[in-house]
Amino acid sequence: MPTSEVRTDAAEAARTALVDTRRRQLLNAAARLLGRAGSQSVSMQNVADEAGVSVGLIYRYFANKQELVQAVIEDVLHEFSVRVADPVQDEPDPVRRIAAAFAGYCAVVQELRDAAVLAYQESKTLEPEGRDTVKDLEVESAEPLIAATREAIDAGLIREVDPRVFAYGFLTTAHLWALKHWYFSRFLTHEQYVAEQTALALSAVIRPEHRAAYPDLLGPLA
Amino acid sequence: MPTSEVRTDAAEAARTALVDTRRRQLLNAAARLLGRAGSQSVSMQNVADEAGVSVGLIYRYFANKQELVQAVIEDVLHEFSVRVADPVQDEPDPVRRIAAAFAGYCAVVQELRDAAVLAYQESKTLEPEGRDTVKDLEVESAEPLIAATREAIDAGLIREVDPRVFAYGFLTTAHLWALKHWYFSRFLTHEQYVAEQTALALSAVIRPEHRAAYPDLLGPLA
Amino acid sequence: MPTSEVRTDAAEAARTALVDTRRRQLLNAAARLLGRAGSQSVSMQNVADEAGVSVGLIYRYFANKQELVQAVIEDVLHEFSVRVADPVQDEPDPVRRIAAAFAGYCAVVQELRDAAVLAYQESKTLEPEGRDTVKDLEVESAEPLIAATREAIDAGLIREVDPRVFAYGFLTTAHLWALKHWYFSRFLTHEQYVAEQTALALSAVIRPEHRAAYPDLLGPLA
Amino acid sequence: MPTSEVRTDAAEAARTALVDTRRRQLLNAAARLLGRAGSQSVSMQNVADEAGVSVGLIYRYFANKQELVQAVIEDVLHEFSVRVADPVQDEPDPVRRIAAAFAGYCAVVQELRDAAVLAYQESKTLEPEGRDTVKDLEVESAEPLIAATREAIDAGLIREVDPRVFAYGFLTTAHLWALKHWYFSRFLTHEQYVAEQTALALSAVIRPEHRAAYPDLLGPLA
DNA sequence: CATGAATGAGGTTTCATTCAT
DNA sequence: GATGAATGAAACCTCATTCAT
Repeated sequence: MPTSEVRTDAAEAARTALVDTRRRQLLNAAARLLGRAGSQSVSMQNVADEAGVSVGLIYRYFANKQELVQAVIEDVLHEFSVRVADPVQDEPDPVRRIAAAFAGYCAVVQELRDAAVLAYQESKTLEPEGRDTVKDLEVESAEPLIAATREAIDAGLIREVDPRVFAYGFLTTAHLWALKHWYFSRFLTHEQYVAEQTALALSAVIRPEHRAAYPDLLGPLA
Repeated sequence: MPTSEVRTDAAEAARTALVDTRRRQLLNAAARLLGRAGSQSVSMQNVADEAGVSVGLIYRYFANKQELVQAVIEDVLHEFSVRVADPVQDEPDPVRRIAAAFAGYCAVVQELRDAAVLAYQESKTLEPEGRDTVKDLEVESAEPLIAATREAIDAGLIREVDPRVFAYGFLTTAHLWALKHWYFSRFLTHEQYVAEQTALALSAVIRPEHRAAYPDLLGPLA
Repeated sequence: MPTSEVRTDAAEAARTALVDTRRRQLLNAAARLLGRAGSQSVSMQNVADEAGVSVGLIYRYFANKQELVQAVIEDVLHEFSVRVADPVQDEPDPVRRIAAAFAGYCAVVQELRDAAVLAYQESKTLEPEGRDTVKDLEVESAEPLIAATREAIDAGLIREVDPRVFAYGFLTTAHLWALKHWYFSRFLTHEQYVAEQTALALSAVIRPEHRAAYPDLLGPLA
Repeated sequence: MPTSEVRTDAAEAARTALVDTRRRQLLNAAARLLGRAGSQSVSMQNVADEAGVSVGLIYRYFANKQELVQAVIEDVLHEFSVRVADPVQDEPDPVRRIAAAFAGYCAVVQELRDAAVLAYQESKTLEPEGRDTVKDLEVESAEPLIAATREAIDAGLIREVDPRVFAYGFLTTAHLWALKHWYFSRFLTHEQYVAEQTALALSAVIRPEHRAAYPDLLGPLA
């Protein structure tokens, strides 16, 4: 009787889908709270309310609060990894790849706004084990930018800087918008901010003989 | 009877001194805890134990926990202001003033390590009012660097960047060490890190015709 | 149409059989859990898992947890009643009937070990009504031993003790093994324990002139 | 200035006294609850209410619920040890020492009624470590009775039984009153119960030639 | 001024019970 | 009949805050 089997499979699939939906619903609710008022405000009751479910239900999807917070952070970092790696694929010029990676990072920061930064700061509160996972994910998300930088150096397009120092410092300026947009937004839009930081960072490293090739990226610093 | 007055004055002075001593003792204890075990560990009982006093006593010097945390943060930010403004005084060259301000900032970050990061993360948990004070202090602590940048632009030493974007971004790389020293310390000492970031930031803005004047600051990027 | 009736009867019978099977399956699962990990471990979820069914299903067979626990206890006590009454049937000598009843009781204790102890401890948690049922079952399970004692007295084989005090005290020593086997098993097997307690209890009551008839029961006390 | 020292000492003493008072107050409240409605009813809130203090205060005296329950049990067992050892001191005749120890045990059971039994049954719920401590205390409390039994054997007053089996079984009949007084009190007072059990137990072991020496203990079985 | 015992609201977690499928 | 996702009351525990001494 295939009907029975099919029905079972369908039920199985439905269950899996539900589990995913619920997890996402809860992660989003938690991220929203983190962004809105900081980690202090993330009580299980608040998460439940924000997600529109009961407290008890959270524990069917996350063993405890620790695990929920950890999952939120990993979720955000995963988003970074994907969104940075993606636009980098199609770009043949390593320098433009650097700019594209940074732009991708900035876009996620802008989109997830406070949640991104806070989830990321929250890592201090995790258990050592979870902290290590987060660190790995973080290093991983910086990889595309580091790789592009390395290739740009090898191609003789930019000076011989430490790719890791350059890339990490650059990425931090992406976070900076989220952290201090109360300040920058007084006199800059996010687009202007991204352009200025891109110009600054690239201006620091592009060799004089190649500056002319990137007037769009260097802007007034060209 | 002047004696009485004198005695009163002396008593008054003694009281003021005691208040200051106590406040400092408590702020230091709290900062020590933050640095040692993260913001989670800052309970009033823990602060009292660390300071060697009773819980009740804290409430004679701070109205509540909120105010104590606020004071710790302001204390750290004040330290930044002082330590950045100080070395800048004696330096006539605006470019070197930029480097000196950054170095001052980095020194405080290194010295207060976790307290700096945490004070700065914790700001989300403050009341709106206190948050504004913190923002003001933060802007204030960046002032010397912004001013030096503006003067370097005016003197035609560096390109026409937005001084606030440049300065803030630069200062963020100082914090970056505290946030990610688990990563950078794998391959850099703090001194090397400061030198690399200084070289990167200045290299971005110094006009080609003045690069030769700062081989010590630009290092391999000169 | 008798077919219909027959079919209905058959269905009825099948339903009844299923109900019994399910109840037994659940009672056994609960008893197994009690024995394995103590009363703390008996949650409805655990019972369901142990029985290989869903939580919801339990509620089709027991109105609530209370009733399930009550049923487990009654089940164990019923086992006692049966197993004590059984060996007593065939034994013509009242003194040997006493020994046989005790041995039966001890055998159940040994077999159900923790379940026996726990069922009996748990009675405090029952509703007054349920507690009364349990008490009745308990008194009932002691009946054969009390009766045998009374007959032994009437036959002049043992002294004039209160049969209820003697019988109950004797039965308690059966439980004692379950409660304290961590102690007794250091120096006795269960068989030796049963023999020693039998000898002690009978030695207390058998009249001097009949002691010689029971060397096997009195052992070294003969 | 001795005054200061004295005052400090006095304060110290007062604090110690308070700690003891509080612990006792809480232990008594918990024991009362245990006795009244079983371990299920012992919630920290209930204990606090019963003791007339707040929940939080309990945690200044006991690290967690586990520790409180453990302390209650140890407290009761300690009471047993003391009360059994005490009357045994003055009695020169080993047989009478046995009776005295049993009477002491019965008196504690009667006094602490349900709490005694339940605290003692509750040991199943403890952590392995705590359970071992309880076992040690339990064995210890049986020691005086075991010792007296051993001496009675050596003096040729009673038969050669295993003192541990005899003593433990005998003590269990003391508990039996608490466990089943709903049954026994239908036809016996506690005094009669103690007398009957004493007579039964001693009758089992006293050698025929010495029975005449203890008409008061053997009663109708003499 | 200084102490620390005491409070109780609030946070995390568990689990008996219900009900849509 | 059977399932298990969902609920929410209640348990344990923490900690900012107060107040008698």
